[in-house]
Amino acid sequence: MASNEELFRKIIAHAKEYGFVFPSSEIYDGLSAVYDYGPFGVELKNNIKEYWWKSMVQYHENIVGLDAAIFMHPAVWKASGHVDAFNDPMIDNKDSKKRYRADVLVEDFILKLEDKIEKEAEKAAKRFGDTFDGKMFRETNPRVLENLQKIQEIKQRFYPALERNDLADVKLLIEELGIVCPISGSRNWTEVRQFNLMFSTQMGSVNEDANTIFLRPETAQGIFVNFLNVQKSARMKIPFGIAQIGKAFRNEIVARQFLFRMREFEQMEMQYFVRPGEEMKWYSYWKDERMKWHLSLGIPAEKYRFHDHDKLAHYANAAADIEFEFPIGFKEIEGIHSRTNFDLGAHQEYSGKKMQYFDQELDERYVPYVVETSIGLDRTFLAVLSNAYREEKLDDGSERVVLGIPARLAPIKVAILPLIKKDGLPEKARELMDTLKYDYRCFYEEKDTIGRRYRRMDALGTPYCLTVDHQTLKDDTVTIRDRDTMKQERIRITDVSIVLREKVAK
RNA sequence: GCGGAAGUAGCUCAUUUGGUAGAGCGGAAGCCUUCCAAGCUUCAGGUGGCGGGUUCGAGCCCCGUCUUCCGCUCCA
Repeated sequence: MASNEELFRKIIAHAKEYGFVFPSSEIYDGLSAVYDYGPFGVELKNNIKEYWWKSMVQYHENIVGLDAAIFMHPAVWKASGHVDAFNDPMIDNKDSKKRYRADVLVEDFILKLEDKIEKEAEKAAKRFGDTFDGKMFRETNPRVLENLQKIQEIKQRFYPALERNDLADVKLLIEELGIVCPISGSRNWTEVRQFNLMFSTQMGSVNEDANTIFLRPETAQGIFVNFLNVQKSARMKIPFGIAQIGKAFRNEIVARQFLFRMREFEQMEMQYFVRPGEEMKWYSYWKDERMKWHLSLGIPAEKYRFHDHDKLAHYANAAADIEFEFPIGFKEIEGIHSRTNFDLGAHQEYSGKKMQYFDQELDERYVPYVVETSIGLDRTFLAVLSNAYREEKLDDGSERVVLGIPARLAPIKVAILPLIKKDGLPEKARELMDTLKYDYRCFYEEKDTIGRRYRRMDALGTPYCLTVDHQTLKDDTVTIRDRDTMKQERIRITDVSIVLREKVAK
């Protein structure tokens, strides 16, 4: 385990050193759980996006794209359940796995105490009959006084604690009061957490007109609210899918896991709309499809596994994660969820618009069911990067650091290197560069010895290096060097483009 | 969130008990050039995380603060 953490640290350092990923706002000490993609990182990220988009949209006639705005009407998040589920101080009981609002637990406890006082008074009233003075009793009875004082103490502590968001004190109070879970009867509580999962901001330049709106915590809702627009304008027939790549934002409580858990992240999602009753068929279809996609990246199968959910979110009737073995262990990289008709149904209810589809074959109108595939772009980036990173000891005793990034995803596809910086080799190399740069992301480099330049390209994950030497001037051939095997072969300049196309597509 | 450790050049680190900062690697320019790091020359780059205190004098001592890392906690 220790060596894996070491590895993770090395990958993070390498990512920074070689221009893949920088901590956000680093010169101001950074911004926690936010990262920037550097010159080579953005290339890799774009390549992953492009590959996903092609796999989903271009290769499926019945899947179309969408790019919905990050800002959406606040009602969207009401309908989706995000507002209610994530805005209160919550606490979980570890035994019953039940989640409670912490403020409700305490207030219920206060009610119980008040109840006790009531009962005490009732009993006394019976005992004393007509001579009973309720007011006097409450002012003098020791047990009543004790409870009253307790209520007073709780209130004086509880409300200020809520006011200043002192969740630790709220938990302490719950523990000190000995509040138990009504289901498990245990006092085994988690920390109290404020579930303001969503970031908010103001829309409207004048303050008084300002409306609080949220930065979307998932891209899916942009698809759901456009369901009718897309279905009608693109004349889609069920089953069909809508795909989208975009940023989403979550106020994570604990981040600290590099790209794995960021406050601002990017999702690649596809919502597949199906007939009610057929959702399980499509759910298992997409589970298979998505796993195949991951394996097509050339990453070994043993790095992946499925994790089926037993506990389901409020909107799902089946859910599985595809997990990847990061250096920090197996973690979710993609989720495949059968979301039922929950979302479209909720939007239909809240908006009053019919979110329905008329199925001509069935001669029936219905709210479609949805199967979602949702993959974390940043997590995929991290998976590719951590799978690619390796340190090698070579036969001659030297070492090298290589990023074995699949060629089709590599930031730089090919480096063009004159063997030495004179005898007209740079000029010849430039010529070659000019013929290739429209089709491939190229990198030209003439400084330092050829060996050092190869190593630099290895560290960037550049799969191929073309070297222009003296023989090139004579017969128009160059050597092409393979990053992984370090082997070279000599090919004709006129064949370079074809050879590259074949290799890069692999 | 709690506890521990650390913050000196792009990176890795050094600076013996406080006396106004160095190395290797990397980078840039040039030389040489035999296709797989470590040949030669030159150069750039640090208000020692930030703020305050003690002292004639602080990177080194004290306090505060921020950030990072590790552990625990937590994790749609």
